[in-house]
Amino acid sequence: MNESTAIRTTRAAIQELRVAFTVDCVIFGYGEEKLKILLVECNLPPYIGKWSLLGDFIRNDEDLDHAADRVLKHYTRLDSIHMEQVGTYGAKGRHPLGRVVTAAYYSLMKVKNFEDTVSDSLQVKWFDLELLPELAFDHGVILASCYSRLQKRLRSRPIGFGLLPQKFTLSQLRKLYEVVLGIELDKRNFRRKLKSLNLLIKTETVQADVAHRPAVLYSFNHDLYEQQMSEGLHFEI
Amino acid sequence: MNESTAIRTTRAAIQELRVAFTVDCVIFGYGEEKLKILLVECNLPPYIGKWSLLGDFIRNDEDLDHAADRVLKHYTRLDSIHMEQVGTYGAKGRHPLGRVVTAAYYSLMKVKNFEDTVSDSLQVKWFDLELLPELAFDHGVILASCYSRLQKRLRSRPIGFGLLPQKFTLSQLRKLYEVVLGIELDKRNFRRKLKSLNLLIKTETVQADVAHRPAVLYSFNHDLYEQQMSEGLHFEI
DNA sequence: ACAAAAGTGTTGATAATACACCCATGT
DNA sequence: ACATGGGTGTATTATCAACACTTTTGT
Repeated sequence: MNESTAIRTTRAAIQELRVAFTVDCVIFGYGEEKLKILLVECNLPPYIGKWSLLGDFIRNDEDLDHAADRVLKHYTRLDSIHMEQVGTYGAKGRHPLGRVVTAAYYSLMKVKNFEDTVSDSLQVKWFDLELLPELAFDHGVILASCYSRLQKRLRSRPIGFGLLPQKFTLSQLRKLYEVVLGIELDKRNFRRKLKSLNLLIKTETVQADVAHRPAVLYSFNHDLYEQQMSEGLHFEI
Repeated sequence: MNESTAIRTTRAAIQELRVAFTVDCVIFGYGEEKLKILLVECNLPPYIGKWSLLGDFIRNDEDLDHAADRVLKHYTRLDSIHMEQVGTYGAKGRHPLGRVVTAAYYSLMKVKNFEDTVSDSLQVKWFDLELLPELAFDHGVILASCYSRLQKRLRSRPIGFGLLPQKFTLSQLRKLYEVVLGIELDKRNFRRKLKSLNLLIKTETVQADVAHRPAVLYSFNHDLYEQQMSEGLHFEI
């Protein structure tokens, strides 16, 4: 195949072999010591009344990551939340109206960053991960792989610290890990591990108005973390 | 938005917001104690003379995984080689002839499974990973992330054993890990680790015609591995 | 005898686990 | 005083890293 043939056939393929392409966002939220997911009501047969991930078709001029950001912003008005691509799904029968390939993204935020109760007419709602409704399309599968990715990332990246108040207790942090990982963690061992990372700054303040011994508040040392990453150091919790 | 509006707008989007979609396959090969990559010569300006990953547009009726299998088969005649999806790339300027999104897959095989020297007119060729030519498109980036994935998988999945003869020595196995991971491994510690997994079967045979003490040959215990996986057991090397 | 790779054990450091009691506060 | 969660230490075990010599074969 010579050069001009290649250009012709490629150009033809780009014209003809096209697929509809969407991004679907799995938005995890942490609040009230529970892990939640943001879903939107589906109004497409045969999934009417079911719930689905936040998604949209990508525009002609935007990168995939940008599309994911746009989708999240459209539904929540939230900006600059980091989204990570997890996988791309293109099974033949996955969409009722034709061939649609989707790239799945996930992110993690505080539930109270987005209050579904005060949102406009969009049918978006937080669901407890434990009490999920039936999902449309193959979104159950997508959710499962994003959840698995989230659990891996929580252990190796500092994505948990942003889900708590800026100053937090070690028990709050441990509870967060327990909820997201779905396991129990030994109190003493967890404290030792976290302290050994040296990424927590012990503040001078303590909890107030609690009916027990007040806990010391810690904050996360972003600067040190960035520095350690740039030196190629990683942690594992 | 009511139901029929949803159907109409979705149908319209599927018609209009389409992108050309390809799969690109990063085929790693192990042979002569080196890690290699299978590349094809690119004949599309401005990348003429550069080399690229094995790719093609997906057909209207095939799953993504199937497209990856088809591409590999087209270039090598090889079938039923496991391919894993790594990521999807859709930056705006990544293809000279327009918007093309690609899903990247990788797999790993013996170099001698596919002899590029006896292939037909296709310009496909094994390259040492150490001696790569300049790659077309964003294939350098794609290759890098697939390589990183390969290294992770090698440590947690038995993808290395299929690259050696059915019966192999522990030194051959260690060399393979050293080459793919790009690090040196302590001989004694490696032997201990591998033996502790209990996934190797010590055969009655030894190396022949070597000018040194002949090594015992081992084979991989697929059945036990499958059983352990089904019980949720994992290994790490 | 020599070269060349196979094979083998120990030690010390570090990390993971399991586990129980006292402490500070509000009511 | 009591209920509540905060905070601490130790012993055991498992894992990892570092390291050097003897063995078996072909030449």
